[in-house]
Amino acid sequence: MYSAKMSEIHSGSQTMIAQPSAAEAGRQRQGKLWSNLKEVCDLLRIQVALNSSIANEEILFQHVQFKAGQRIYTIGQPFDMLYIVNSGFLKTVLIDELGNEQVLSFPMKSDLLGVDGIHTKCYASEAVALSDCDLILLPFRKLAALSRSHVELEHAMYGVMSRELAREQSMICMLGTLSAEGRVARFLMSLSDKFAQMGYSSKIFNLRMTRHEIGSYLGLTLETVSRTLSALNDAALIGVDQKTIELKDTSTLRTLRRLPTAKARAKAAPVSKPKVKKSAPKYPAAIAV
Amino acid sequence: MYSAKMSEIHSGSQTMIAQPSAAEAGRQRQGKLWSNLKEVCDLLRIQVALNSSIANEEILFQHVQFKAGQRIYTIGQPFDMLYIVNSGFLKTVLIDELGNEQVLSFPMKSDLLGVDGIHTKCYASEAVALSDCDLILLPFRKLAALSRSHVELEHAMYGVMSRELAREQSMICMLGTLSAEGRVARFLMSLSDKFAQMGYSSKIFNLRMTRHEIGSYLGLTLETVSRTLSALNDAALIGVDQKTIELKDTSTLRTLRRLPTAKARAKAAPVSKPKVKKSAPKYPAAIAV
DNA sequence: CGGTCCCTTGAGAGTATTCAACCCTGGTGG
DNA sequence: CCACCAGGGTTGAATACTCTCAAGGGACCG
Repeated sequence: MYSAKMSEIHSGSQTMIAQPSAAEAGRQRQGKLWSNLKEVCDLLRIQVALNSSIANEEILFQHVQFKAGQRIYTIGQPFDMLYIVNSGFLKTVLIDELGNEQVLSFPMKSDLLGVDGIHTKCYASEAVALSDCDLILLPFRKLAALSRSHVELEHAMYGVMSRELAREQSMICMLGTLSAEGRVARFLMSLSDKFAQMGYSSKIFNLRMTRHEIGSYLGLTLETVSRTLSALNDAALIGVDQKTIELKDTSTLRTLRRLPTAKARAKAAPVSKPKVKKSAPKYPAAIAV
Repeated sequence: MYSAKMSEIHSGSQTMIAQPSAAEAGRQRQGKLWSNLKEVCDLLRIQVALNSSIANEEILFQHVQFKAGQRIYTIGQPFDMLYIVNSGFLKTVLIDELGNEQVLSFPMKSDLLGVDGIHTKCYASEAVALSDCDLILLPFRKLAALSRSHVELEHAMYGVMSRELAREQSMICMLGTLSAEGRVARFLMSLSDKFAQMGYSSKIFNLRMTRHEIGSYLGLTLETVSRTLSALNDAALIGVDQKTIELKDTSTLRTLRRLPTAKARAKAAPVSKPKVKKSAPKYPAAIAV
């Protein structure tokens, strides 16, 4: 576990300044960076018109760095800050009554953290860095105030929260209806999409989280995740080597419901080499839709 | 199915008026009612200070009635409206690639509908009335505009969305970690809490949805739901008679993880009457925490 | 009063979990 | 430099759970 490393929790302090000249001088000073509102909007993929008042907004937002294993915030901690991921990989977890954790998401670049704290004024989940991270601090009250003078920002705030809501809905749908294979396949495809969006390879990438964390996220045990990855590997849909994943048949993965059982495979290919073939047949290699 | 009844979809038209005198006269006219902003806030359980500008806001929101089986909105339909449930029972569902529906929630009095449509400008789910309903129409753009002049309202909007987000998180946690018995028990308790909040009995109530819908909501089949209700009944934790549920041991239900198997029960009580006893023993009647 | 839903219950099959053994890798300290 | 250890990962066997398929009962409605 991260117990030894997880002691440091970020505490507020000064996070925003209104004097751009002083701030500009402070860029990069002692490892800190500052972003203006336009940069924040770009990161959140909010369309900002060229002549928008947002482009001229001078307020700056502070960056903060976290090392792998550090907690960004904790359940029950007073809420006052949202975070945008500028770089790095994290997880958010819910701790239920008896200590066991449920992973809720794996935020990465351009994701927003902390939204669940707004209504109770305390964070409802916990965020932990899986790798070294660079986050931008968004003091919520200031942001809400800004959104009053920048209508686009107001709409963007609602949009980002609504998007997160829709994401959780599809998560619920997945947990409610899909088998282990379907869940793992979709998980890999969602990672692939995210990496593509960030400009990385969508075909080969590294998992930043453990099998245990994936299992928690998908409602499976770590053994089942491991077995399922092996099965997808045997079906030639992916290549697996520890944390490295290569996607070989994304169209099948995207709609996979379940793999045929060993019995069904044996029946469909009665006498053939027991090893996987170069080009996997569409049927009965996988059952989609 | 509701296919015969589900043809009518509400279409926008006029929903808000700014002349209270005319509106007042229109109350109850042709079955329609109007609510002012204060009433809407009360319904959403938003604290409004007595001297707040909200109390004096004259804008009125229209009510609309739906009959059991009617759809309020559909997936993909252009979004422009949020709805608050004033009375009645509904379900929201997601239809996945191949037609099978996943129930996402069972909204009832004071719940907000349609939030998932904000970011794509189209509804991401579908809402269906399970009983006759009275809903209040909240045109989103007008509401957002209002929230610029009433800071409390702005905060409430964020709060309501954040609350919904937290609800979905705990839903994900439940689907990811709990057994069928745990899921059904929590489902019943959440209904109980909701009924208590609405001023109805929290001990005895009617299920407004079918076993199939409950199963879809909880990620179970209808047979499993039925069997689980029977098992909770046999364990004397609840009483079941078709749609009528009586909660008999809420403290156990609230933290239930799983019921002992028939085998374990037989071992713990080797020779005793096979029927349930009046006061169920705490152990081995249920395993909590 | 026949049909359609909805609900219950049983039997059997299929999936995921549990428990356990073992391997691999990276880091640490002798 | 190497031995050792802990955490992460893989795999097997047995078990437990949930689903599927099937049959039958009851309520509501035209």
